[in-house]
Amino acid sequence: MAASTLSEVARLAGVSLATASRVLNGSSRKPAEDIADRVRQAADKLGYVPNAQAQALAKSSSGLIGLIVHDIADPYFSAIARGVQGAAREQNRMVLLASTSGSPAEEREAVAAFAARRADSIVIAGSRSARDEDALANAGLAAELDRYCRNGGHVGVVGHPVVGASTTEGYRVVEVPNEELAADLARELADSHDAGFVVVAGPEGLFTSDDRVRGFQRGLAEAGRPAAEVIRTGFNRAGGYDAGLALAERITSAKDRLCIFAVNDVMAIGVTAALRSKGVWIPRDATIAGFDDIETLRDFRPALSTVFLPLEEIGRLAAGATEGGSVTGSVKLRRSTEVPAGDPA
Amino acid sequence: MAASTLSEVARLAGVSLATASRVLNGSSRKPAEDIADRVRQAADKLGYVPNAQAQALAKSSSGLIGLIVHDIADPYFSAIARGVQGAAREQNRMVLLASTSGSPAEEREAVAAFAARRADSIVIAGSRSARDEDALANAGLAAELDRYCRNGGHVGVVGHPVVGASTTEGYRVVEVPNEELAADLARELADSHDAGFVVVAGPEGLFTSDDRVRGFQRGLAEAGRPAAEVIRTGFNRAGGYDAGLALAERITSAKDRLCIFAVNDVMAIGVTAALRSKGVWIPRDATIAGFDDIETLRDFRPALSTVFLPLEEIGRLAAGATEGGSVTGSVKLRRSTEVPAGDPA
DNA sequence: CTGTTAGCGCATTCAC
DNA sequence: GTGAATGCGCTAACAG
Repeated sequence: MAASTLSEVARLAGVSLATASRVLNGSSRKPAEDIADRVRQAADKLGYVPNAQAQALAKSSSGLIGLIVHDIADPYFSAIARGVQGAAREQNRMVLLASTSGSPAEEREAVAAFAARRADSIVIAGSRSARDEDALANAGLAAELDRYCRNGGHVGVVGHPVVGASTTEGYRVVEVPNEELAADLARELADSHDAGFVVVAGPEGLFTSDDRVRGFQRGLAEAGRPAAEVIRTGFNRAGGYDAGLALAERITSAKDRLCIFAVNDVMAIGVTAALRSKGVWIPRDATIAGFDDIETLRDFRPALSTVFLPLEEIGRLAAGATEGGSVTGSVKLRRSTEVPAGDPA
Repeated sequence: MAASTLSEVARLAGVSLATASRVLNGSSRKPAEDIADRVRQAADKLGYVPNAQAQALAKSSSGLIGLIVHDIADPYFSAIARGVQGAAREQNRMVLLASTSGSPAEEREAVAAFAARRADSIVIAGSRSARDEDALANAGLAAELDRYCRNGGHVGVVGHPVVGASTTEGYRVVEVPNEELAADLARELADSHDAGFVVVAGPEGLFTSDDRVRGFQRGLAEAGRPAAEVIRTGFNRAGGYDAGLALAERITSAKDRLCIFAVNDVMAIGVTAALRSKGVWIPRDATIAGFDDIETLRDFRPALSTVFLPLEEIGRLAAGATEGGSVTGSVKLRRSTEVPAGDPA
């Protein structure tokens, strides 16, 4: 990566390095217009591209913002990524991407890598987990983040404070009211459903999943309904599919009418696909709701009831677009939870 | 972003800077084990994180790979991004992300920014355009890329060579057989359809779109069919929706049976949604096929006929995961193009 | 095997 | 207003 340097430009323009620097990169001191032109022309002629690394080193600020997601191809994360990217652009920064599959150990590595690159801030989009097996890695992650903050870094977390963080200094948490919204959803569903409820959740310990489950149960309780059974599975489409297969059997054999709450849209789609493969139709034989209101999934039929979350905005906030810290969502009841008329729902 | 430096570590460990460098960052020369331990302990105690900027400056290789997409939230791009990210991880690099909305001017800026950061390579995922209005910006983009390559950079392009590149040095093009695959699709559809064909395409000049249109027409011709009418619209869901509204009218009034080819899946979904809103059902009243085989859309019903493209692999290749340069796809006929039995298709 | 030295490309005090 | 000098944090030739 050899390119022409500032001193080459300076020499060609017949000025000093300092002067060239002043005209090419904004400085408070303003060189004369004629000399400035000479420098600009020289730069142009040499195809000068300032070395951001060197600049960063000299003024110790990299203009980088690190983003950590579980999987960039997951529409939930890519929507957040869009928001982060937008905020970065406004701040004249670039975003550094890391996908970690949700493993705290890999997240820790990513944080270290971002810190090494002296990222101005780091956004952690993925849900953290409190599983025992992750305890050690989580501690490592927290330590790495704390150190990063202590060195002046800013971190934006979506959803939950980082487990084990020893300080709040430098942290910005974008609170997502998962629990409240899930409770809202439960209450609204309770209004129209006499059926039993089942929750298809992610692995225990995943905060996002746990919050939504807790909220849903609370909502049911507030509506005077018994708690829903909870099925634990993978926090993705495949997990939903597996759960769907299990549920299909129950629905067809026991002819129970069930209202299913999958803790995210992608899982809900998986459940639906599995049910359909077994001849169980939504909303004829069972109803289902998801969470997130993923844009790409809105044309799905039957239209999926869900909870809208302003994902892009969440990304913007986590990236520090504005100081505000919390967002809100709203229940979207659609076709997938419409109990057929005249049915003993 | 103040953090402890190598020299602080060296001092605390009572060794020289060079020695500290050798033990902490891989070097061919190996210091003694006891001294190495001292250094590592000192580093650990100080929470030393190497400054990647400084390292990059010193050995002029940044370990960065730049990725340019139109919109990271578009599943097509996020799938490619996953591949790039994977390749980057294997190469021990990090990916820098830029979204440009497809504007060549913004792409040029992104390339400049990547060049400034001395990215080891740049991947351009978005389709380039040959519209007259973009000519100037395209020239600028080509110039920027050429310069980048001349300075030793590598660029990976998916689909098409960059318009106006003056050299092939440093370029790696991942050829996507859009035209051939679209022709395959057309031939297969011609087998089962007596109906007329309509193509819902992106704006003229967009290479990806144009190739698919051309291929489709060629396939029809080879099957002895008249050329399809082409509707130009936005290369996204909204564009598809608009086209769908127009088509709905024609389908319901003229009761023509139509087989629609939308040049990508997202557009196909838009078309389908519009048709549905007007009471036109797929595949009962019309049939439709897309392109890309987007993963998130596979559970869509009626299942969308499309052309599978190994997007993640494309990303890997463009990022230089391996030297191979071309990929292949395959036609996936599914429910959306199944002509109802006994119907005069 | 270890320490010294000289840059990498640039921003920024200082003198002039 | 402009130029010379210093340092950002680190790697890589060199000496020792």
